[in-house]
Amino acid sequence: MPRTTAQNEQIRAETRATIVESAMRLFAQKGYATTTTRSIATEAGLSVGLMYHYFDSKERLLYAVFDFVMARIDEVITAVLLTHPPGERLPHLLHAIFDLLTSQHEFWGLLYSLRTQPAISVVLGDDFRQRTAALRGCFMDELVHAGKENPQLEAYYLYSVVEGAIQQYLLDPANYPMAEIVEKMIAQFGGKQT
Amino acid sequence: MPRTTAQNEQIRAETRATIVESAMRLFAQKGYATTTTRSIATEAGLSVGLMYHYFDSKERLLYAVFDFVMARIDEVITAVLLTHPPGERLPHLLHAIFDLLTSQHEFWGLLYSLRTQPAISVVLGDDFRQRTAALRGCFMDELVHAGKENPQLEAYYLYSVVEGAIQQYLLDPANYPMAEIVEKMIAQFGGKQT
Amino acid sequence: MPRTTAQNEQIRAETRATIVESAMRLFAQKGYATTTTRSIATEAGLSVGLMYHYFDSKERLLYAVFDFVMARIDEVITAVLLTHPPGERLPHLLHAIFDLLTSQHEFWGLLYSLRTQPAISVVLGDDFRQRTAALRGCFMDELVHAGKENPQLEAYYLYSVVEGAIQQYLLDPANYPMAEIVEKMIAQFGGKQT
Amino acid sequence: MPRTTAQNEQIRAETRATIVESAMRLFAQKGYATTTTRSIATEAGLSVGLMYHYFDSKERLLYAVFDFVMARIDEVITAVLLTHPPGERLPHLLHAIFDLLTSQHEFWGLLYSLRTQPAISVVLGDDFRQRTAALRGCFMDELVHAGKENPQLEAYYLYSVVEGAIQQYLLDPANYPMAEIVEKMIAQFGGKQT
DNA sequence: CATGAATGAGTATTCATTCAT
DNA sequence: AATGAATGAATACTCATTCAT
Repeated sequence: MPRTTAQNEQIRAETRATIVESAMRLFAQKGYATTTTRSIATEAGLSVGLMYHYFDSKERLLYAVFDFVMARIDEVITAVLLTHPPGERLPHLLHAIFDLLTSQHEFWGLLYSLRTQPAISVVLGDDFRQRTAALRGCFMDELVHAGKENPQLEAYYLYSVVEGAIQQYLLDPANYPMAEIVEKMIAQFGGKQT
Repeated sequence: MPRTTAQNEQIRAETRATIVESAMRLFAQKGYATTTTRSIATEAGLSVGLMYHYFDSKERLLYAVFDFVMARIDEVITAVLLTHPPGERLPHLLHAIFDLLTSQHEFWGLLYSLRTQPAISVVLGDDFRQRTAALRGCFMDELVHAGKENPQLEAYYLYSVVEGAIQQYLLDPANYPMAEIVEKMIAQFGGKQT
Repeated sequence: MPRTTAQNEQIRAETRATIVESAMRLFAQKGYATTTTRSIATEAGLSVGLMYHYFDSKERLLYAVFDFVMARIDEVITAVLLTHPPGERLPHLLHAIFDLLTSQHEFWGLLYSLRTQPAISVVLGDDFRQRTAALRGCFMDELVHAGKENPQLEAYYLYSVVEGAIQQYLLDPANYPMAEIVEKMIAQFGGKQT
Repeated sequence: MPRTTAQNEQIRAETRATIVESAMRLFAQKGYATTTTRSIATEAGLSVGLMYHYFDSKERLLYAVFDFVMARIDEVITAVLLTHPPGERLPHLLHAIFDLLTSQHEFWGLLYSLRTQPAISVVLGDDFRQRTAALRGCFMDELVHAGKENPQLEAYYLYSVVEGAIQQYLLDPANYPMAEIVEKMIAQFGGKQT
């Protein structure tokens, strides 16, 4: 008996996910340029040919990986937005971000390695900028609620601390005092006043 | 008659410099992996063979580029340390760093692209960590002078802001409010008090 | 539908054989060092990439060629051992060897060019010595049967004549009196006495 | 004071000799194809440029090495011819050849590696054949004196034993019973009768 | 005579991608 | 949907040789 259309759809979706996850892992471990399509197929447990049925180039696969990672981050942030009212979100946002960071290194390392590769940032740069702006927007809303004087500038500043902390942590996870740094961020930006 | 040793030395030094600068420019523009050795030679205006006469592999050339960039940064920082007494250095250090950033984008972009490439960071990572620690040490000395309570943590924090600001600026130079951010850093960390 | 495993096996076996034979021909004609991988692929009528799909380096291919040639020689010798009882084998062994020589020059020329290349003999030398010893062993068994006084020394001597004759023949096939030399060998070593 | 013409001549001759000897050593150790001209110059203690003043190509240098080696062998053989009357030369010739072999491995190894390299034998083959014929001629004269029935065939045979012995010795110097083999040759061919 | 900087064609090898089955 | 054989352009690197000084 042939598979139903629905079954086929599901198989397709699962296979796509397997491929994307394998690619993500490898891109994060060895970088985009030095990861071969063959190794991705092997890691995903299927043939090169089949992989090309799902993604018709290495570049397309890169976009899929990027979307996958971004979706995960969005998810975490959205969860905070849904469960906490404006004005109380900042500490939760920060904790959510840094929990994701400490529990899933590769995730962020990948993001930064993509962003800083000129060849890649040419094509992904706009997307990065938009997503950065969106998250910074979340921060700003909170800073407005907190009654900061210049919330936009503060948001830029806060966002910089966050990014810098992520980078420093990735460079030296063993020594970076992440917990204290997060507390300090909250103390500086999460209070009700200037 | 052969050239004198001194003449050869000079030729060698000049050619080496030409190659390193060309490589730096290209690595910064297109990334290490996607830059071909041929393109470096062409950019430097010499033959592939000659390039290999000076650097016996693309990897060695990368290290030379890294050293070159680092030397430039050290230079700027050292200049500040020499011309300003402890306790007054922070504002000048920050200005020096961000002046270098705005005047020479590629410089820093290159450093970050190297640092975030897994294949490269494996071999350059220790060096990065040491240099990071050294600069953070400079910050801490100033924070001690400023009478901060927990200068080490503050130094980590400040260093994170700096790194984050650099990253954000590189992502979107046109919109990032660099000048104000720097002023804010100085206001937060450069004062004589907490 | 994909090919069956059996089909693939056959394709693989045939392609491998084609490559090995082309390589053998070229190595014999122009030497290992001066034969390019590209020329092997062209001679075999396939792409460079495919050749590397089957042999991951020129060196590996060399070993395969070596094994191929050796297998052919073993075959010829084994055939004699199977069809003739001890004590009567010497004349047949010698004829078999020199028939193979006159019918397939390149075969032996290749072996000698490999054996005398320092870079190659480093890695293939042991194999050569073992195979030499084995064949000399066959000779000795016959000399024992023939009642020779010092069969081991005689075997060394005979083996030397054989090798020297091969060499001389290869150097000047048109003039070397191979047939008479073989008869003389048989007269000297194949008789029932002395 | 400038050097006299004679002094210059001598310096030239010495430098040429140094280069040839270095080349010989390296060709013998690593093979012609895998020896670089640069390594020869370095081994000889002079610059690449200067080496090219003496030999205008790697191939010319090869010929010079070949001549050098051949001259050495000629020398040894001539010495025997001069000091021993026809009819008594065979034992001395054989001893001379095998003494040279055991005392100077590389010498002969080089010769065989050259002879068996197709690319090289194309150009050196005639010379090899002539020299082989000359030495075989010496053998034949002796065999005529010894009253052998078919001295030409015997000479071919003897020459084959000699060559085979050299090869076998080079393949496994530690185990080949050279001394006994030589004695056996002399016993077989050096006697006054058939 | 002497140096070593400079050249560039040539080499082994890799890898994204296609395609017959 | 599935396989892996097949392609060939591209890449890092080498090396005989030349040439300005």
